[in-house]
Amino acid sequence: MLKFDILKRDGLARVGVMHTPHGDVKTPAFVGASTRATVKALTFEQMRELSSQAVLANTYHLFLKPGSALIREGGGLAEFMSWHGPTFTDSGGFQIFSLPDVKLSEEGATFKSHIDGQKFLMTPELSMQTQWEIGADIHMAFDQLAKSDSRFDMEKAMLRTHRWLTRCVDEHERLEDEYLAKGLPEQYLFAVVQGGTFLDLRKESAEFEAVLPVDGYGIGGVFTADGMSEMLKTVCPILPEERPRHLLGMGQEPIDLFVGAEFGCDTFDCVGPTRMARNGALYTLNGRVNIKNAKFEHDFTPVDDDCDCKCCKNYTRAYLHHLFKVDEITGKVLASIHNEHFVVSVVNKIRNSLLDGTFQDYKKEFLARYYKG
RNA sequence: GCUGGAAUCGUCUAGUGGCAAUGACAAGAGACUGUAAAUCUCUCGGCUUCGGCCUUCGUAGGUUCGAGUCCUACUUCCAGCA
Repeated sequence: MLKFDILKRDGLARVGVMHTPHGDVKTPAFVGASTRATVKALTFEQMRELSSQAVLANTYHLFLKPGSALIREGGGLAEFMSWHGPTFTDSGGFQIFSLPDVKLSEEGATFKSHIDGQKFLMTPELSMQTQWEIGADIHMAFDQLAKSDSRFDMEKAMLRTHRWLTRCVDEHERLEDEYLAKGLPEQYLFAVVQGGTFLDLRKESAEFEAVLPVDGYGIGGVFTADGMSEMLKTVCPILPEERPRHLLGMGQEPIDLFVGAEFGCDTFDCVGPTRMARNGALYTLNGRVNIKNAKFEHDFTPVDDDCDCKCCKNYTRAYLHHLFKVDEITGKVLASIHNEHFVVSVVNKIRNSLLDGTFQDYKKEFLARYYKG
């Protein structure tokens, strides 16, 4: 069982520490997206430098390339990519269900590789086997995404996700015995709560999953902060308190992090910060800025005066503007350092504010300034 | 000097007489949330009551209902010959 110590509570919010074989994660924490075993444009030295504590890779991508066997051969995910810290893997469900030709059956999902068109059948069992072989500390259960936002599709997907979850749990326990017998470290399973925007479905999903022997929960199918607090207020009180909760895919908008943490989420992952960085959109305390805009050509100030990342400490907006205009990769690197540092820091500050009881003040001040436009 | 060839939007470029004119780049702006994303979208002569109107293809004329496209002259550039 994953050890998770809760140090402080404030309503649904908690401050805690997750203990994984690759180290501790102080929560709430922002987990970097390392989909293909890299946080795009960044080295793991840079990730450590900006105080990232954990990263999340994707089973779908790593299953196709380089294959889980190779990662096992390389010592497991954290060692293979020389991160050596705590890691998560997403199950691949989200990716597979966003491919064009997916055929769904009770057995699993048949899909075609986006790389070479090769056909595969991904099942809950195969996802578990692949994730164990990849060797991240925390795995997500293989879930089905709804075809649409309709209640009908949402309920169907949720019920299938629950049936698959019991298979994930069985396979996970079988693999756990097998791996631990070989003297390999523990790996943990998170169930994924579904139900979309329907609170009664969310409740049903949380109740079903709460009694299962899983180590934590991913909260899936959330796409905007709208309605998120109501959803979390429904879900989180049902989930066992001592198990961590990961808000899947949220964190591009800073408000997501505040709402998520306030209503009981412990970790977050999101591709937004690094993707936006590569496309020239940078976070500042005064809101988002597009560094490619002409107005930055002669701006010799840092991206954000109040930021202490390597980018802001050493480079100017005018320089980044230039790098983006001539499409130099260093621009994307510096922007990624900044954005990733920004969201990691916001969550770290949320943690500190919860510890010293100033969360509401911090939230109010931050959001007023960031979203003042 | 002679003989050919060429001049189109910031740049390069398409353009059978019906054309405000092709494509690329550049430029300007926007989007991006469990990453098929260093990607994608929009604008890119001016004005507009969104129906159009006006000004454009080196310059000046001409032919024609109509010319970036044909003719004449000039200007500039390129190539070859002197």
